[in-house]
Amino acid sequence: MIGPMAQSSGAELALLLLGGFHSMVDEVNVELAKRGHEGVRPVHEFALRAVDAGADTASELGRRLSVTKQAAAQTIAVLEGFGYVDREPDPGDARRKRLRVTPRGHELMTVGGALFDDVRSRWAARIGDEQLKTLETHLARLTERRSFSAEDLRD
Amino acid sequence: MIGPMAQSSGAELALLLLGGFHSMVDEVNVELAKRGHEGVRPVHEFALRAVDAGADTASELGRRLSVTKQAAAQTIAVLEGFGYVDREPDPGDARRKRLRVTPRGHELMTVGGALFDDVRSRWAARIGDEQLKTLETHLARLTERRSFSAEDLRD
DNA sequence: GTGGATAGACAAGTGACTTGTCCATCTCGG
DNA sequence: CCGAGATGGACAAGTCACTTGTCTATCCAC
Repeated sequence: MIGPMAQSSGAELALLLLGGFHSMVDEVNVELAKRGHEGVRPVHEFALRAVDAGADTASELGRRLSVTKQAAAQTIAVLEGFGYVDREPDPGDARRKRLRVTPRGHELMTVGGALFDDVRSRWAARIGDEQLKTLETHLARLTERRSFSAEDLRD
Repeated sequence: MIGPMAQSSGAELALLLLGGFHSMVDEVNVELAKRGHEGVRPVHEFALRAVDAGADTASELGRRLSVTKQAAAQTIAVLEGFGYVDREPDPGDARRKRLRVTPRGHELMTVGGALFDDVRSRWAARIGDEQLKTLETHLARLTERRSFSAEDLRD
C-alpha cells in the first residue's frame, strides 16, 4: 500500500519512519497489557519518564512535553488513577503539588524500557547491530535541531 | 531531552523514528501553508493519495486507512470543504457517491510530494544517498509485516 | 422476491488536547 | 514590609479526530 499510495519517495520515507515507530509501540503495548499494565499508552510511559527525570509538577511536565499545564494535569490524573504517580503538597511552596513516581510506576518504566530494548534487539538481529547503530546515528543527526518532546504521541 | 528522558536505547529509537517523521511533516506543512494550502494536515494529503489511488468511496477509504467509514466520511468532508475532492453519484450504484480528486487536489499532491522529496534530498545530502537508501531498505524490512496505513497520522 | 451484505447519513460519546478564567501563593523591587 | 507581577493549580467550555450504535436505501445471490 505504501508504494502506490505515496507516489513520492519522500512521502514513503515519512511513512516508513511513522510505521517504524508504530511497529515498536504496538509490540510493546501488547506485551505491557499481558504483564498487567493494560490501558497504558506510550504517552503515559514517556510522561512518567519525564516525571522521574525531574518534571515533578504539572506546569513543569507541560513544559517538557510542550503541552499546556492543563493537558499535563490531565495526563497526571490518568497516571495517578493507574497508580503510577502520587502527589503530595510541597513543604516549601504551598502552590505546588509534588509528583513522585510510585514503585508500580517504576516497574512500568523498567518493564516498558526492557520491552522497547527487546524490540530493538530483535531489529538488530535482523539487520545487524552495526547497521542499526548507523541508522540511529543518522536519525539523531537528522532530527538534532528539533527540540523534540513527546508531543503528538497520541497513539 | 531524549537521552535523560528515555533511559532506554529502545525507547530512544522509538522517539528518533517519531521525531524523524515529525521533522519531515513539519517542514512540509510550513511550505504548504506558504503555497496556499493552509490548514492541510498530513492525514489529508495521505487520504487524498489513497482516493487518487482508487479508494473512491468513504467506505473504501476507511478500509484503506484502517478507520471507520464515519471517520473517513469526516475526512472527506474536510477535503471537500478545501476543494481537494468532489463527490458525484455513481451511475452504476445508487448507494455510492464516487470521489474524485479535483485539479486543486492534484496540485496539492504534486506540491506536497515534491516538498517531501525536497526534505528527503536534503537528508540525502547530509548523510549520503547510499546511506539514506540503506536506512530506507532496513526500515522497510523492519515494518514489512505491518499492513501499514495512514492511521494515527493525526498531527 | 426475499435475506443478507453494503454505502452512507445521523446521533451521541470519548480522549486528548486547547483557550480562557479564576484564585492562592510566591518573589522581588522600592 | 508591601504591593505588582509571575507562577501553580483548578474549573469550565470548546475543538478535533476519532469511536459505537442505529437507521435507511440499495444491491446481489439464491
